Amino acid sequence: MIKITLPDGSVREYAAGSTAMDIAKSISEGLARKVLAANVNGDVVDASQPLNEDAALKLLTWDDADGKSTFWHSSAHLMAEAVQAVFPQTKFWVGPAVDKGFYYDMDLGDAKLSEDDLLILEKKMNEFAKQNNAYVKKSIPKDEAINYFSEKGDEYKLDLLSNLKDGEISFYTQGSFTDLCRGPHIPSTGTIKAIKLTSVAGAYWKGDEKNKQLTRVYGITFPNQKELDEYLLMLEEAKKRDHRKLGKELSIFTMDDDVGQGLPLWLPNGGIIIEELEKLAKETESAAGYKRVVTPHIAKENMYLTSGHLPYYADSMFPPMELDGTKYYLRAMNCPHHHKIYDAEPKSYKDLPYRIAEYGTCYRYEQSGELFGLMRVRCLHMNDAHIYCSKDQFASEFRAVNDMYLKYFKIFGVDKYVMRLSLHDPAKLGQKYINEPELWHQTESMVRQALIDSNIPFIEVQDEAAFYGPKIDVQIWSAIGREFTLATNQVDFNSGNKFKLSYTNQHNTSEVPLIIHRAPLGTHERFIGFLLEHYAGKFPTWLAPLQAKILPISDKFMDYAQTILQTLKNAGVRAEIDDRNEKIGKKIRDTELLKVPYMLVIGEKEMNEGKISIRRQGKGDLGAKEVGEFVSELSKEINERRGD
RNA sequence: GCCGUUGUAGCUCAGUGGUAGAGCACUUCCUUGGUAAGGAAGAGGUCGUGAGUUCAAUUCUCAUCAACGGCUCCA
Repeated sequence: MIKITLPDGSVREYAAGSTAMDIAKSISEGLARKVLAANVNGDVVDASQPLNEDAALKLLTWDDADGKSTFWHSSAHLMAEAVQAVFPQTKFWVGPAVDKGFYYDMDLGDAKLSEDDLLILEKKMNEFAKQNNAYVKKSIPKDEAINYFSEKGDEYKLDLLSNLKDGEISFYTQGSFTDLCRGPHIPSTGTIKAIKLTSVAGAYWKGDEKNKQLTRVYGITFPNQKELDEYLLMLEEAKKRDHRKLGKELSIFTMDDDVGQGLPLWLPNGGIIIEELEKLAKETESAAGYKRVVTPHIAKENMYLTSGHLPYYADSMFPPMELDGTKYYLRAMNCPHHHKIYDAEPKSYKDLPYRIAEYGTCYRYEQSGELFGLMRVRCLHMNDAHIYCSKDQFASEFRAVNDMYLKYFKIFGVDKYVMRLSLHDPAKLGQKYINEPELWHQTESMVRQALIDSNIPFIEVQDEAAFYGPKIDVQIWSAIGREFTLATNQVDFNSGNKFKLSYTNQHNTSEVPLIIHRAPLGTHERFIGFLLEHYAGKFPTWLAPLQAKILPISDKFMDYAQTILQTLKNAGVRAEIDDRNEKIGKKIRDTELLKVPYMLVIGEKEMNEGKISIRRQGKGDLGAKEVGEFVSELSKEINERRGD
């Protein structure tokens, strides 16, 4: 007998060789029907795998993340079975579960897959799912597996096999499809009740753009139709919050073919948001001891050779303009210009920390396929600043920067974020990273310690650093689940030397400052794109392009509307009158759809009493108020940058 | 840059081998209406761009540009 410990802590005895499925059945038939896989001592395994020793067991169902991913991985096999049936010559690479669903990468030979084929494949999958075929595992010696795939002429699976050791190779078969697979899988195909193949895409073999491109089909499956319907509805809802759609509806920005790809034009409404953000940044940075500078958008080639950007990043920069034998580049970053400002006048330790800030305009030649709305563009405005400090000052400066991030997150109600400490990869020293192993080690420890000291939760990732030093990337998720690096905080132990920057210390000797690059509000482009999705277009009043709209019941009240407008304008409120010849219901509807925070309805009653009727966007009628009282409350809400 | 999809009025979208439609928006008129769409009339398009096939192309073919879904990339 073996002892099985269940998640509630209870211990039950079973015959050696019992499977997780046996144990589920002993608890209840209903549970057994829901079991997709099992977690045994922390490993996810087939529910049909015999247990021969005492173990901690968790039965995995659709409600568990591991249960879902097993379900989706098995669905990928089901899809492969369908592809094999329709395109028999197909060679398969890998088919993992992803965050929402699964994909399979395949080489279809000369065949092309269109979106119409997805419907055919879905139909086949449904057919095979109904057969309720079991996923059967078979372990195989390595040479036998090699023979099998050599005969099939399947170079992809042979490549996978080359990285596997004898004894860890298994095949899974369901219906007529057999695949090299580590597993685990769900018991049988019958639990896959609702299937949607979402898209067909190209994907480089092994993720390397030098390799052949395989065909990738994405899909998602559910154990019932209702959840699929809900998922599809959720996708529809997400589309409504897409910053590209909202940006158009709310007249925030536009793109124009004659201007160029990835070059957004900010419309007046976008201009207002930009001004408000810059006002916030300037106030915050001024209070934190930053000084503002202004620098040109171009510079000579030589500066980027000094900085080291050119050899590393020439591909991401616009090609140079050549004048009188000198090459000028549009800048892709502001750092070198700022270093030159530091260097313009001699510095003493008394001048440090030297903090200079600028909303710097940069141009990056992102590949056309990488462009994405406001999130990836070719012209960007960065909330940039550089801090030049001594080693002793580093920790407190770095912490102050992180505190600034947190302050901003509070204002914008960002509660889901991860600070990602991005480290170098020692294997790529001299190629992707400056070859200074000792300095990497030192600065990485300094940054890690600064994070620990300020109690900020963070994760560490290898091979994500900037070429000149480690960095902290702030990952955030928009309301519709998109993840991006919003902001960055980087240490630079390299540029100081490259630009021969120095200061005179207390002992009258020269030292090279450390440099912190930081951009808490990222770029206007990405940040406003994020805010559009975050607020679903319903900006807090302080950021809203139009803060209040005066809606007269009829044009008999236009004079009164004008006096209200003047009062609001005098108080610095962005307000307009809806003077169209429309009924109040229509005016309200249109203003609601434009997501204007306040609608001020005025008619005979209001005019006689010197009041306004207030309607808050999304919240309906709030009743009437004295004009003065409303304006002072509104001003307060705006000045405090209140969230809601 | 690569694979796939798409491109018709300001917006959302129908449609056709015989040079085009709807709703909303816009303009004018009627209406002066109390918290999410009052009525009428009008104006607006080289059917992304270029070439080919055809008596005839917005429609078919090719090229090109752009957008979208991915891959790669993201200082």
